Amino acid sequence: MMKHPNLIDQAEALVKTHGGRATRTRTMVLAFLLSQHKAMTHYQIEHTLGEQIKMDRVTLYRTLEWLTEKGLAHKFLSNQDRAWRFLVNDRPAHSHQHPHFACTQCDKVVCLDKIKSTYDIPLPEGYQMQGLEMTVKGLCVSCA
Amino acid sequence: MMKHPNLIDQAEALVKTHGGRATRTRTMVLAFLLSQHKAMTHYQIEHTLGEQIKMDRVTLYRTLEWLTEKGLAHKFLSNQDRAWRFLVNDRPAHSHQHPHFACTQCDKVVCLDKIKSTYDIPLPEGYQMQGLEMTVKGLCVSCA
DNA sequence: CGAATTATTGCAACACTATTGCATATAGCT
DNA sequence: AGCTATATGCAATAGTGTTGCAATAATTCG
Repeated sequence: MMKHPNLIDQAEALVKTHGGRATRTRTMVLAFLLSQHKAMTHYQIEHTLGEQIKMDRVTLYRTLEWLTEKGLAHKFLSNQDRAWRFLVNDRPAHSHQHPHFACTQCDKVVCLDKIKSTYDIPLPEGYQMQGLEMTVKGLCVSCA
Repeated sequence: MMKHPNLIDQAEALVKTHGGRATRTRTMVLAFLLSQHKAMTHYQIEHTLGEQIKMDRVTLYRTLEWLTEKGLAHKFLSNQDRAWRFLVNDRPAHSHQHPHFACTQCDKVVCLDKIKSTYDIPLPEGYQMQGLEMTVKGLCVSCA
């Protein structure tokens, strides 16, 4: 979990092409997020990645904020706790309007592909829809 | 906004039929939620209702927790801030599985009716769906 | 009604997550 | 190698919610 040097190179390149300095924390956090296929909280990142490299709490907060600003990751709140969860934006121009899947057993959160079908959402008279947030709850393949 | 004595009577009755003591804070908070047609945060309740009756912060937290436990209200997190929002359960046996609408202009949140149609949600192999959380973003009738 | 019982409250302290200010360090440039 | 803007580290602070416990008050019972 972080032993792929290619991920680190990839992360460093991504940081630079987004106008940032490829510092160790920034590069390693992005590489770590790239290596994960689930949403991670600040706490989780601090305690797993933090075993390998020393990081300041605040720097990690700012790093995650930076990644989000630059569109390299996105964040959201689950209804479980009140901690932001961060997911790397794999696909180019990752849509901010896509559903998430949250495992009720292991709390893993992953992105789902955009849904094609249209929805029959009955809005009150005069309301206008701009977007949709959606989280599917259930069991992931490991917990099913 | 809180001048309907019938709402207070209704709230008091609801509290009692749910096995609780009809204390002033509990009755007034429930009556207040009943008078609102939108989700309210602890902060909002404390500062609006708090102008009329004195309330302890913690008591309000516990009151909201109690209302939620008893099924008189439900709570959720929006992706805006990290504060729980509370909505009274108007309809009997109000489903916990229903969409919300959040106005991007005035931050008002209301419940939407359950959606009838089925969804074409492509889950990864082996994943099992248990439920669905959904928030429609847009403009409410006052802001459109 | 008045005392007994037990649910609620109020206060103080604490916990968790996140943010701000500012001096110091460092990446990238020339 | 030196410059300079960017990024970091530390300390302090903020926002939201929780816990422990003694004091209070809503019901119940005699």
